[in-house]
Amino acid sequence: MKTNEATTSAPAPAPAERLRNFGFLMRDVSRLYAAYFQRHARELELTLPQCKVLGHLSRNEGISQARLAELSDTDPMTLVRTLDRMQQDHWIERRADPADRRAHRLYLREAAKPILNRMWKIADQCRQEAMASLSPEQREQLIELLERVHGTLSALEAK
Amino acid sequence: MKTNEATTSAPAPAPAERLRNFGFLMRDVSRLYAAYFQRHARELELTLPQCKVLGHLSRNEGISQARLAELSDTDPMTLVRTLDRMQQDHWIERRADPADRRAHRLYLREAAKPILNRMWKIADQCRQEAMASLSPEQREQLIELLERVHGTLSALEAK
DNA sequence: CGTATATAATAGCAAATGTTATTATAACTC
DNA sequence: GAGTTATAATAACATTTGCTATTATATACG
Repeated sequence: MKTNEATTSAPAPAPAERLRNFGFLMRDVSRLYAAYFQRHARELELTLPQCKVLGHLSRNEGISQARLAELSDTDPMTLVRTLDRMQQDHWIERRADPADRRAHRLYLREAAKPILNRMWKIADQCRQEAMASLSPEQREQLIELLERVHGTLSALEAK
Repeated sequence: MKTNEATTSAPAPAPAERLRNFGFLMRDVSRLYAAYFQRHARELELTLPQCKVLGHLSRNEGISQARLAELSDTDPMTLVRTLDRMQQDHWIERRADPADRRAHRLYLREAAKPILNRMWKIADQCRQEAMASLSPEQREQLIELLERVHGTLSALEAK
């Protein structure tokens, strides 16, 4: 393993290296994609975690924070802070749960609803740009494969 | 522990939703994978960014910080701090560049070399476990597709 | 040459995130 | 039904990361 290829700007990766960089590759794509989305979502005045919350909430109004944390795969404490901010910015509200005095039920406020459309529009566009070089079948494949890996990792995490 | 249960009020993910969640999916997989790796890498006493540095450095000893930042797709300021820590822990050293008095050249210290093998071993194992449900062709495909998206996003970022 | 601009590394502060502990309430057990 | 254990939400603190200068040196230009 002493191949020295200080050629130009991009090192030509050996097959073994390519495999080994899988984790870093995932991480880089994820980071780049998030950055690209945020660049376009700046006008919304929403961070990425806030968008995630909004998305889940729009399909599950009235859920508890604990359930939202589950759905969105977010640490409950992190979620508290995201929600604090969103409440303060009048995107959402917390109502007391009549059946469980510990819990809150989460609702979108009216102001959030028009934003949702714009958010999805931006998301759709970013995704299409990021996947511009993939055929429709390949896009489907990529998602499918990622979902499989996600499932495996979720199971491993639980142990 | 979250995706496919649709226990109570969660509707089955419509095809459009699946697409739309691409970004979040990427992010989740990346986070889960990183967490899984770190869990196994704890014995190395290395963080993930440190592992990344080590990997790149092992194939490119003598490069500058700026170049390493490029290679590893890391913010230069973030890299400084990672390197500070690694220097202090005796994994690497910074030597003055004789040709450019602003720059440092980075080298692994002897102590780091045996660690590298263990690191790759852990990485290989984690990757195999994460991809356990994929065929060899699918693994290759996944990497290929991610690389394509990475390329596209890198180009978009530059603009 | 000497001045303008770019680059390598870093400092210092603000924002985000992870970690552990705390409080209130619910659910379970004997 | 009294005491233990589990859960929802949060607070307080530590760590990490991102952002905006700052300094020293190198390169480009006229």
